[in-house]
Amino acid sequence: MRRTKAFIPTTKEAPNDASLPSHIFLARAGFISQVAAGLYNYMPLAKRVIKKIENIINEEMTAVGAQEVELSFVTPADLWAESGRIEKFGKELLRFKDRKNNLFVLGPTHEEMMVDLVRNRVTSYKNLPLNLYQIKTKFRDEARPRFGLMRGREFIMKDGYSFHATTADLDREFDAMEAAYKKILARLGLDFRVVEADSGAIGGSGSKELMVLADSGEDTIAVCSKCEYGANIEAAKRSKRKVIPEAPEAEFNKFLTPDTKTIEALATSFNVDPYYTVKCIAKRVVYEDESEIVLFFVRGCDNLQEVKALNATEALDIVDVTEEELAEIGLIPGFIGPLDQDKAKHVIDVDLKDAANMICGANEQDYHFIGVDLGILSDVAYFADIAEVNEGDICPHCDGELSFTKGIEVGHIFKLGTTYSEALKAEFLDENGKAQPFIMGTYGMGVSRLVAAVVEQHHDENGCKWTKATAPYMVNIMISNIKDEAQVELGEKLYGQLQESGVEVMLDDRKERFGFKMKDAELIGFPYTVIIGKELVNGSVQVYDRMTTEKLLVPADDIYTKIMELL
RNA sequence: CGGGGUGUAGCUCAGUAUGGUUAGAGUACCUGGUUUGGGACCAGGGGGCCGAAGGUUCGAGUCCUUUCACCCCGACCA
Repeated sequence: MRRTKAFIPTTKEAPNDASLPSHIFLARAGFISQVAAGLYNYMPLAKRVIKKIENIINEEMTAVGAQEVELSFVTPADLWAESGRIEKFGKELLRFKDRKNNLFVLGPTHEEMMVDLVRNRVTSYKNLPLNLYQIKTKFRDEARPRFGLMRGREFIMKDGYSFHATTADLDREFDAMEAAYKKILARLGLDFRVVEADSGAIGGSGSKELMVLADSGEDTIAVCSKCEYGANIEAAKRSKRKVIPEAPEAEFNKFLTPDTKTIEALATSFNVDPYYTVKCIAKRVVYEDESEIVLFFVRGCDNLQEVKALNATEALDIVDVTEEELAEIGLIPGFIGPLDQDKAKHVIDVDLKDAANMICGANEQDYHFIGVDLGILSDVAYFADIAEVNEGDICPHCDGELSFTKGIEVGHIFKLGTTYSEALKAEFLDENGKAQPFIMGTYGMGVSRLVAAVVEQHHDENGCKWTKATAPYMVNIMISNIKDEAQVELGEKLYGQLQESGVEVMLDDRKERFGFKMKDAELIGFPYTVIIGKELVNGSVQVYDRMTTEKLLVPADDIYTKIMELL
């Protein structure tokens, strides 16, 4: 492609609404343009990157036996009613009616559609397993789209669905998909981590997220310093502490503790480690038809992890409660303790089971209990893992320490089980001629988000640094002075040679100055830029490596060979 | 969905407190010339329903009302 003919509108300044590097550079370098909140046009460069990612996904999916399909983007609302997700998704579903007044939904994900496609067509265990996928635009009317391609309302996703006769077979496929996804991300040149995730409201028995490591990631993940363990903080587990602070010695007693409403104040006034205090977080948990106040207890040194809390209560939502609401049931914030089980529902963190020498609220204004042995609750109370892991906590699988890092969720694989096949009555006949719901898995990968993730992980202050697998063009030939015939001649020759060799090459033949074209090359982020300029009089050209930002001096006669080597 | 902010040229923004010739700059774009190793310079030029609708006024980018859009923080997010 000749730069003079290419539609690549680069700009010196970023749109004022962009904050993330990927957003700024993709906009400035002429990859994307915003249409409305969370809606973007892909210009030629972006389209090329997307195709490359899609090709790699297609190759790896084919390699593991998945088959590509393409389902209608417009989906009948009836299907969403059948699965019950028309309520669950709520306003995220963009709904509209056709001329016959039928209600439709723009597909945000396609479990229902895929199950509908397969049910009554695959009816025997002999035809299982089956793995179907598509790469397609999705639409979710998100409350707050942001960060450019990272969280758009319209986005491109690879979504795959597998159908099995047994859970063992699902487990096998799940592992195969994890391996395939890892291969895809490795081929794209990304530094990533597979982490355990919350399987949450969707249900199912397991889920993993593929996280591209980048400071700007929206997710916090806990990773082990020694082993492969990694988990989204929403699902991260830990071992019992190995180093335990010295326990305070005290008989069970009630103590006057005026104005001691925080863990910090409590720990200070008794001179104990917060480890020996009990923190109460009162929340209102919301169910489908009702809601109630639930008291969550964790150690003073821990915090409540709301997603875990949600799972422990099997609630739809958790919201804050006011002091007035607590007062109505006789609870005083700052002095709430777990010993009265009758005032409200309790959920106590597993780390508090059998905890001794504890200090906790006495459920009485200005009083705390000391020397509490929570062992007395071990048979009557409800314990669950509800605490958020802290940096420095012990890995659940080895003796390494957990540390936090930020990740961009680019893939999510799920063992769905029979949630959708039961809801949509999608069944097959097993060996005994008995009808069974399909056991399903679902595997998503955010293609447009990957475009952003590559830039988030690979950029500098001057622009994008595409990996070899994702670059829109591998080589940019920059003719420094278009009026210099020797430079033009060599540029044209190399351009022709590379094109013949099938290299994706851009020829910057614009009548611009060196600095302008160089800045542009860095902004767009071609892996290699051949600079044909002032060194040519000495018989040399330079190769600028975008990833390392080093310039390599190469004899002009060897440049074609050198480039072919580098690729 | 709560809280905050911003809408003026393709882009980045002045101008709005205190209404008053023909609405500005930089950049980008077009023409000509000079320049040619890090987003050059000179000269000329095209480009605006000042987000939209209503109102106040002799007069509105500026004041009032309504509304729409976009951004940020939070809640939410297979």
